[in-house]
Parts: sequence; C-alpha cells; structure tokens
Amino acid sequence: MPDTANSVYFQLFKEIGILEQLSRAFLEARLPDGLIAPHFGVLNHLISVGDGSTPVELARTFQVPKTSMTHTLAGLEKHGLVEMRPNPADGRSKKVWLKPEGRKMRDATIAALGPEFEGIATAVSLGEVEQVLPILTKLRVFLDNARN
Amino acid sequence: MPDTANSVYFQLFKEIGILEQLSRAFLEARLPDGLIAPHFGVLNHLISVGDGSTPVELARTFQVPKTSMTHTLAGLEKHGLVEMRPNPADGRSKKVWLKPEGRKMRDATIAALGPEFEGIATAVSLGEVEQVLPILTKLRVFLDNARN
DNA sequence: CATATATAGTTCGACATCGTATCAATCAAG
DNA sequence: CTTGATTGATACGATGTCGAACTATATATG
Repeated sequence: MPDTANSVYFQLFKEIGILEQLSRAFLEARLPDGLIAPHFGVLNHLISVGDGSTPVELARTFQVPKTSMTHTLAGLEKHGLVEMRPNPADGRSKKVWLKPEGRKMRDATIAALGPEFEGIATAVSLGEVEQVLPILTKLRVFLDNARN
Repeated sequence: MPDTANSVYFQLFKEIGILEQLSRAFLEARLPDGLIAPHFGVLNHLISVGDGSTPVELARTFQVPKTSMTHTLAGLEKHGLVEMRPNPADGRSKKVWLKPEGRKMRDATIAALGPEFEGIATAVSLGEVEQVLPILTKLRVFLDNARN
C-alpha cells in the first residue's frame, strides 16, 4: 500500500476522533447536570430497541467493558431514570427497565436537539449522511471483528 | 425535520462514537507501554507540522483544555520523547521540541500500522474512504464553528 | 450428583480528562 | 512608570474509564 493511501486512512481516524469529541461536547451541553453522553446513549437505546436488556448486553452493544456499564447504569439509576430488577431467568443477572422520568428526559433532549440538527443539515445533507453511514458501519464491523 | 431524519443523524453520531473507541484501542494496542493515543497524536503533529510549538498552541490544535495538554506533554517528556525548553520570546511560555527517540517511536508505530491498514482496506476501499472523508470534514468544521 | 469451568455483576485501584484556582510574566491604559 | 487586565502554565480535586480480582450463580462433564 502506498504511503498516500496510508495517510488517507490515518486522516479518517483523526477526523473521527475530533468528531467524537465535538459531538459529545455538543450533546452534553444540552443534558441535565450530572448526565453525560453514555447515559443518554443507553437511555436512547432502551427506548428505540426496547428495555429489559441485561447490563452485559448493553456493554456489548456499546463496546465498553462491563465495569464501565455498571458505572453508567448506577448513574442512571441514581437519577431515577432507570430501574434495575433481577432477571427471573438467571439469578446472576439483572434487567434494566426504563422509568417514565427516563423517557421524559430523553424526549426533552431530543426535542431540544431537533433545531440544532437542522443547523447541521445545512452543512451536511441527509443524503450525504445516508451515503456515509453504511461505509462507517462496514468499518466498525471490521474493526470489531479484528478486535479478537 | 421528520423524526426519521433525526434518527439518521443520531445514528451517525453513535457510529462515530463506537468507531472512535475501536480505533483508539486499535492504535493503543500497538504503542509502547504507558503511551496512549493523545501522546501519539501530539508526536505525529510535531513531526508533520514541525516542532517548536507552545503547549497552548497544541491544546488549541487538538481542541483540548490546556490542562489536559500539560498532562499529555508531561507523559511524553517522562518517556524521553520530547523536550520542553523555555520560550525565549515569552517568559511565561515554553516550547516543545522533538527528541530523536520521539521520531523513532512514531516512525516505528506508523510502520507497524501499515499492514493493519491493508487489512482494513479489504473491508473499506480507498475509494470509499475518499468518498467519506470530505463529508466528515464538512461536519467537523460546522460543529467546530457551532462550538462558539 | 459432584466438581470444574464459564458467566453476570460489583469492588477496587490506576490513570486520563477537565474545571477551578493559582502564580508568573506580559500587555494595555493612563 | 504604575496599575489592572490578560495570558501561559501548573497544581489540585472531582469524576469517568477500564483492567484485575472477587462473589454468586449457572452450565458442562464425568
């Protein structure tokens, strides 16, 4: 592989790094005090995919160590946004359930974000996002598999 | 903006978040013990753009608080990869200089990464990356400006 | 059934990030 | 020149991330 090709991949990772930083700051500026991006990510997942997942399942979904997920879930629980109940099917495990407050908080954040996204849409069109997304997903799946 | 459009942007940010995590892990697995991605990023910058920058300049470049940059530079110095010398033009400030060991470490890491990128190329072609990159850059520039 | 192994979750410790406060040097205004 | 505001860098404290070790339960194997 020529050096120039290397540098393009390199540039992609660099861009991803900066974007992650910026988008996280962007989101967290609009979250209630004490809540950060991972909290919102989990909440959002519980709503769009459905609650009742176990912590390990969530950890796998978000590609974080289970110990990080424990911490994130503790925060959500402390803020009264989710509830942890035992898993009747497995005595070792728990299940995470949304509380109405969690849904409310997520909806409010989404609503606050709506107008912001319209701003973003002036820079990057919906079509462009739809063009980029499958490629990034391919890359993510590859890296995920390479991780083992 | 319809809800479905919202969710596509959301998905993009989610994908970016996971990719950042995976690619950072990927890089750090190939760095010497005690060094992490920010160290490599700074080193790389000093080589490609030239050394002699001040810590604040570096902090601005990488969009991190200056206190984080202090920490990162302390790590690089401790590992003997860079050298901090006073800035003759400003008594408050310092300048960061590459040491030969720093250049050597960076080059070795780049070399180790080359074959890995070839693996990635089987999943995502060079053309696809070139297609994605300008769009991500547009998004990054927009978010960067919106930050103020 | 008994024992070995694997898995879910937590605790603990190491370390990174970052906001606030602080210090020293510079710059600006009069 | 003097004084007040600004800027570069660091120290410190709070919090997030994550690996290692641990406990409890489940599963597999003989």
